[in-house]
Amino acid sequence: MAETWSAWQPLPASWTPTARVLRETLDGGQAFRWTLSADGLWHGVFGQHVVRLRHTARNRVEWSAPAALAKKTAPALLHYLDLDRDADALADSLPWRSDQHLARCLSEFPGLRILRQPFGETLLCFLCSATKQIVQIKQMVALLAERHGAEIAPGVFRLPTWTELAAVPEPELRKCLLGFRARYISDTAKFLANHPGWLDETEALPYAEAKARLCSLAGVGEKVADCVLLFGANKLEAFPVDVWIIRTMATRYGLENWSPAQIAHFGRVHFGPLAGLAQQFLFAYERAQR
DNA sequence: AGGCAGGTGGCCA
DNA sequence: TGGCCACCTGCC
Repeated sequence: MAETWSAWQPLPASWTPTARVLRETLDGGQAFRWTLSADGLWHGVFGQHVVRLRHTARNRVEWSAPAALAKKTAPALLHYLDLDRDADALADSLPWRSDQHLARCLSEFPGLRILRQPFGETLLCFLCSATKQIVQIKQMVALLAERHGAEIAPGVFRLPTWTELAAVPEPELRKCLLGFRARYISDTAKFLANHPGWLDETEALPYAEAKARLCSLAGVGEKVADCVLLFGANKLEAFPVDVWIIRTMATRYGLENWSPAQIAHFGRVHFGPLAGLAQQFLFAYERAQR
């Protein structure tokens, strides 16, 4: 039997991303569970939610969800996309007036947002990310959902919880194309199973303390911790330093041969308390140059 | 076809 | 601190 979807409903008119900015927000490396179908619709899963998004005239965005779930989806989606917040004002507070390159990045991707993903699944996704490209990370995460998560709509699977993952033998995890990352996930799952509440407490901590705790997990170093905090806990001061940012800082800011730690320090000082937001614009721009 | 890929951790000076 | 290397394996 065909699945029933809710009627299309508009997202707030305050967000009018171009198709390109919409793609960069959903599928630019923050999240790994959005796919663009042949008919131009974005299909996404986060937490227990299943959503379709469509880009319409005048850069409006509309959403639809399986009818049975749609009532809960509305507030969850607004939160996920952080649409209660004036992202333009946030971006405007970045030091673009004194940074020509940042100004260009902002103007290239107006409306680009930092998502508010569920903390635990952000951790899971970025544990998969080491030396992998977005397509491959998406593949691993999809397999984890299909094989170890749960079906929440016909043919749509949510990611496994950490409790569920703790029950999966590492060899089974490896079958999800995880490679050496399987051990990271397995060890982290066992630790979290033995420390109930640890993840929630970590999410609630201030940035520096939360980061220190995350870095104590297997497979979580500075970069992964910063991604988890930026995309999964809305800590906008987190400034993940990956190869793209190292490249950007070298070519656009003249920081040739700086270490990741030095770049992270420069980023915090130069971009300020919203350094992570700046990072996302720089990242999008650099990737677009390819 | 074979090297490379959004890192981390361990080991050595 | 700073540098080097193993760790897995599917994809461009």
